[in-house]
Amino acid sequence: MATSLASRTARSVELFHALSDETRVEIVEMLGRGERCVCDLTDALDAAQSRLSFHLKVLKDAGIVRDRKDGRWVHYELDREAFEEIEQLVAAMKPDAKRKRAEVCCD
Amino acid sequence: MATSLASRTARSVELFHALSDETRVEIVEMLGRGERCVCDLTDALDAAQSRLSFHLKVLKDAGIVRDRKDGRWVHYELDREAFEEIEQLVAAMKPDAKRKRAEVCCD
DNA sequence: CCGATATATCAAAAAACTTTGTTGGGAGGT
DNA sequence: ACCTCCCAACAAAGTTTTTTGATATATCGG
Repeated sequence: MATSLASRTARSVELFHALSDETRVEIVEMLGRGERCVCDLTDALDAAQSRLSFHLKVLKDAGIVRDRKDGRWVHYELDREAFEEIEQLVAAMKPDAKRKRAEVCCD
Repeated sequence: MATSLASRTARSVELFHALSDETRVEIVEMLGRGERCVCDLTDALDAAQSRLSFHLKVLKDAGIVRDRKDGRWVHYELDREAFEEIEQLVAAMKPDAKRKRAEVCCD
């Protein structure tokens, strides 16, 4: 799994961006309690349907949620793998281990 | 530490937003290898100084980096605690444990 | 087939964010 | 004192993201 630095950076940006909005974090919070249809989310978050749809798409494109069509409804749920990916990316960013002691610069 | 859901959401948004930009993730990546002054970052990232200064401020306001003045230079470094905070927030978002089985909605 | 419901998509407007160029302050060197 | 370098702050311009309102598609029930 030799991911290039550049693509890891791009993926980090995509995932963090998906979670950088209040409405989207609220959606994630709600879905953390179980699968929900869009109608439940619009009710609970008191948001216009097209607005929810927009945010769900951002989350879906980032791979954070998955949808499942069921008759007239579409149910969304969190994708566990995405969170594991985020955990890895954060762990890799943590000042730590790989840290070769900084040569002090600018002297 | 009974953090309210709302403030946890706000904090998540702040942290994730700080990490939702390519330049900022690159800064974090560089600082992961050790403390750096702004001049090193502008060189390495080939970015205008005022641009770097802007992004460093976003990271600093979010608590992700810390600065230290040293003569003419200002050195930045990562703040380990912020990453631990992010880890906790991500862990809390993960579909899991607390998950009361979803009553299927919309039937 | 018709009307109602659930959701996606699109375009225009609004809001937020980022870049760029400039100015100003502090620190060092001469 | 003066000049230069490092950096923060700010305003204007440029870019991206988000909201809103409208329209389109599919399903369900009668």
